[in-house]
Amino acid sequence: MKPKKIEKDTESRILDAAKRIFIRKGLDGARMQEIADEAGINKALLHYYFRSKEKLFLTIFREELRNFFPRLFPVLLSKDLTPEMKIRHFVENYIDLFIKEPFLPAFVLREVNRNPSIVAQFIGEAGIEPEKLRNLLDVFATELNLTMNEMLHLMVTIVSACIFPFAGKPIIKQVLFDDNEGDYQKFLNHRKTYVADFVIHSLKGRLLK
Amino acid sequence: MKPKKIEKDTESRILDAAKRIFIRKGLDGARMQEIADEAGINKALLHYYFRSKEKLFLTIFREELRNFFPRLFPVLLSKDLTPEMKIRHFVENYIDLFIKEPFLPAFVLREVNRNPSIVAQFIGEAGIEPEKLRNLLDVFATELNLTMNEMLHLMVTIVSACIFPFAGKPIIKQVLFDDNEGDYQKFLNHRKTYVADFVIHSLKGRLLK
DNA sequence: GTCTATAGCGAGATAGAC
DNA sequence: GTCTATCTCGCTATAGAC
Repeated sequence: MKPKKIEKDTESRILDAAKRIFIRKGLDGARMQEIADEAGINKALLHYYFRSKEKLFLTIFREELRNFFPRLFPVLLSKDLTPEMKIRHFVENYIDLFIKEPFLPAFVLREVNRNPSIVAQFIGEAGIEPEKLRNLLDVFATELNLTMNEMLHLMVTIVSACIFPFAGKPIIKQVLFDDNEGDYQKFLNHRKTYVADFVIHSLKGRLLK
Repeated sequence: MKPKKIEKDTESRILDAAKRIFIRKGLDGARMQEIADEAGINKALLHYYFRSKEKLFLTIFREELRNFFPRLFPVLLSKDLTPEMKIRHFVENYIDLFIKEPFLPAFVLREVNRNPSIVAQFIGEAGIEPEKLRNLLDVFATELNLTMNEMLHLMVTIVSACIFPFAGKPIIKQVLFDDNEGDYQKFLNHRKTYVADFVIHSLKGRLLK
C-alpha cells in the first residue's frame, strides 16, 4: 500500500506487456523476447513468474474473455427499463468497450478458432452460466413477443453488428473508407445509435407484415 | 487433357493441402511438414514448387480472399429484382458460401488482422474496385431512400450478420447450443431467411417512426 | 520431379552467478 | 528477484543423389 514508485511491480508489468503483445499477435505470433522487451525486463524473468509461454497466455486470455462477454446481463433483467432502452444501453456500452479495446474482438475470435475447447474451459470464469443466460433470453423473448429461436437470432445479430466492425477493421477501413482512419472512427461512433435504431425498427417492422 | 489417373498433379495436390491447413491454422500456426503430409509428398517438394512458406501462403490467401468477397455485386445492380429480392438473394448466397467453407471467415479475419496491408495489396485481384463499389452502393441507397452513411451501415450490418455466426462458431455453439453441432447447424440454416427478414423489417420499420 | 539428409537459425526453456 | 549464457529442439530452407 505504498505506491511511492510510479512503476508497478514486475508481475504487473509482465501482464500488461503480455496483454498488449498477445492481443495483437496471438499465441502463435507473439515472441517471449518481444514481451520481455515490452515489459523492460529479461526473457528469463517471464519463465520465473509464469513458467511457460502457454501459461502466461492463458492468464491473459482468461481475463480478456471476461471483458469480451458483455457485463450487461443484469441490465437486461431490470424492471425499470423498456425493452427499447435495454437494447440501446446494451449496444452503446458494448461498442464503447471495443472502442477502448479495439483489438479484443479479433484476438478472441482468433484464439477460440485456434483452439475451440478453450471456450468451454473458461466459460464459467467468464461469468457466463448457460442456464442463467437461457433464462434471461427467455424472459426477454416474452417481453418482446418473440419465440426462443427468434430471440437467439436477434441476440447473435446484435452482437455481430457490434463486433464485426472491429474484427473486420482492416477490410472495412480499406474497402469502404479508402484506408482513412478518421472516417472509420466516425463510422464507429455513428454506429452506436445506428445499430440500436436498426434493431428497434426491425422489431417494429414486424407489425407491418 | 488426359485425366486417366484420378489423382491430380503434384502442384494441385499441394495447393489443396495448403488450403486446408492454412485455412484452419493460419500462416503462423501451419507447418510445412503438416502440409507435405496432407499432400502425401515430401517437404522439400513444397519448396521446389513454391520456394517459401510465405509465397505458398500468399497464393492460397489471394484465392481465398476472392471467395470471401461476395460475387453478387452484379445482382445488386439488376433492374429485374426489387430491393427486397436483392437483399434476400445476397444473404442466402453469402451464408450458403460459408456453409460450404465454414473456416473461411475466421481465416480471412485472422490474416488481415495479422497483416492489414495485405488487404490493399490484393484488393484489386479480389475483384473489388472501390470506385465501382461506392457507385453501386450509391445506386442502391437511392433505391432504398437511404443516405450514403446509412447505406454503409446497412451493408456492414448485413455482412456482419452473415459472417459472425461462422467466425464466432466456437463461442456461439458452446454458449447458446451447449456445444451441440446439430442445433448449431439448424441455426445456420434458419439464419438465411431470418437475416433477410430482419433487415427488410427494419427498412419497413423506418416508416413507423 | 522427387527423394534423403542436413544446414542454419530462431525460439522456448533452463542453469547458475550475483 | 534479476541477470547472462547456454541448452535443446523444431522449423524453414537447401544440397545433392537418383
